[in-house]
Amino acid sequence: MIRFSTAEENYLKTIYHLQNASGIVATNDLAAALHTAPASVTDMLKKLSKKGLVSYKAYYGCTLTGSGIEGAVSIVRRHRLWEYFLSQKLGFSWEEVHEVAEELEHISNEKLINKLDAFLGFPRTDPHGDPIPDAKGKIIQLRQVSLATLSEKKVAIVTQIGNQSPQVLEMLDEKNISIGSRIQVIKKYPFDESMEVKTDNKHQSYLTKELSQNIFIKN
Amino acid sequence: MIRFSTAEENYLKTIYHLQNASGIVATNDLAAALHTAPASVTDMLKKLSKKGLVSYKAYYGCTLTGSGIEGAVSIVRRHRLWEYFLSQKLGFSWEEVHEVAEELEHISNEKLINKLDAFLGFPRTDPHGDPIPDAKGKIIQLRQVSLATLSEKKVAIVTQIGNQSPQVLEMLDEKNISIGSRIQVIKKYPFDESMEVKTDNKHQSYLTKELSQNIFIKN
DNA sequence: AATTATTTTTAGGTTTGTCTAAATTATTAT
DNA sequence: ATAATAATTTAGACAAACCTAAAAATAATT
Repeated sequence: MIRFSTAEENYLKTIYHLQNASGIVATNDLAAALHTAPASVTDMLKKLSKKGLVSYKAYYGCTLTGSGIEGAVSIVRRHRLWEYFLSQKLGFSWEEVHEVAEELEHISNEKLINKLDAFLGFPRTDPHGDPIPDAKGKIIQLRQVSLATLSEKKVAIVTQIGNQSPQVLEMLDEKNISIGSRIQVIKKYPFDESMEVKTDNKHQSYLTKELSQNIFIKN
Repeated sequence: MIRFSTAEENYLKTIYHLQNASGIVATNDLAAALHTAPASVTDMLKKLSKKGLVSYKAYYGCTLTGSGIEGAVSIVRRHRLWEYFLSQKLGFSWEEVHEVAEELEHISNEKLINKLDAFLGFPRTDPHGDPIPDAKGKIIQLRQVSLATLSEKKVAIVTQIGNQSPQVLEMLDEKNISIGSRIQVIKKYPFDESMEVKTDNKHQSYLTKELSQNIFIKN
C-alpha cells in the first residue's frame, strides 16, 4: 500500500467524485471543488500524473488511472465508515458527520479501518445512503430510483440522498425524512411535478420536484 | 480555543511529558524524543515562545506556560480517549493502541472528543492506566504505589505501568499482567529485590526489581 | 477567419517544518 | 583558570503545498 499525503488524498477523492458525475475533470472545476487556485491544481496534477495516479494532458483535464481509483475508493471507504460511526455510535446528526469525517478519513491505518468496519457490523451504506466500499474496494451501488418516479398511493423506503448540501439536509430534517424512512405518496401535482407525501409518523409534507428527485428509494 | 498544527501539538505533548518527568526540558532531549534535529527544535521553540506557549531562554531549555499546559493536556486527553476506544471497542492490544492514537489525537474537533468520552462512559484511565483528563482539563492522578513495595502474601490490583516501552509491555503480556490484574506476592528475595508473584489465573511469574518498580498498584 | 473571452499553465514568491554544517555558548576536566 | 568537550543556536537550503500575476492555449463569437 502506497501512502499519500492529506493533500494528495483530497485531490484523489475529489477527482473521483467529479469524474463519476461527469467524466473528464477540468482544472477549474477541481479548483472550485477544492477551494484552491487553478494554478495550484495544475501543480498537483503534474505531481499525481508523475506518480501514475491520474492521466493528465495539459489543457485537457484529467481522469484517475486504475491505481488512482484504487486510492480514491479506499479514502471513500474510510470517510463513509467514520460517518457511520459518528452517526450511529456517537449520535452526531447526519448534517454534522461529513465535516468531522473529512478529518478522520486521512488516518490511513488499514487495521484500524478494518476493525472499525467489523465493530460497526460491516455496514453497506453511510448515513446519507451512499455505499461503503468493502475491504477489497468493491462497491455495491444500488439502482437509483428517485421518489419523483413513484406513483400515487405507493410506499417506499428512502435509501439515499442525491444532493447532500447542508440546505437539502436541513429541509429533509424538517420534513422528518431520513435514510430508512417509509414514505407514501399521497398526491402528485403534474403541473409542477410536486407531491404531497406522508412519512412514518403520519407527518405530512409537501415536496417540490427538485427535492423529490434527490430522494432515492427502494420498494 | 486556539488551533495548533500537528507539529506544534507534537511539541506541546512531548514537552509536557518530559517536563513532568524532569522539570526544565533541554533542546537535545526534546530533539531525541521527537526524532528531529536539535536545530529544528530551536526553530520551533522560538515559534512556540512567540505564541506564549512555552517560556524559552536560549541555551537554557524550556517549560510550558499556562496556556501551553492547557493545550498539552487537551492533546493528552484526546490521545488517551482514543487509546481506550481502540482497546475496548475495536479490540486492539495495548501495545498497538499508542501508535494509532498518535494519529487520531490530532483531530481537534471538541464535540467529537466529548461525544467519544460519553460513548466510552467517561473512562478515568487509558489501557495503560494513565489518567484521562476530563473536558475541563482536570487530571486525577492516583497515588503511585509500586508493586516493589508490596509485602509478601499481600494482594493488589494493577492500576498503571510506568515505562510503557514495547519491551516492557511485551514482558507483561507474557506474564499475563495487565491493568486490572489481581496480583499476589508469593515470595520476595531481598538480595536482588526480585519477587515471585501469582496472577488471577494462578499463573506464577518471576519479576525483577526493574519490572516490579514499573508496575503500579492499588489495594 | 479573426477577434474576444475563457481556461489553463508558467513564473516567481510565501509559509511551515524540516535538514546539514558552521559558529557560538555552556559545561567539564585537567 | 584554561583547554577540551558537549550542547545549542545561527545560517543557508530544501520540499510540500499553496498563492498572485502574467503568458499562453483553447473555445466562443462575430
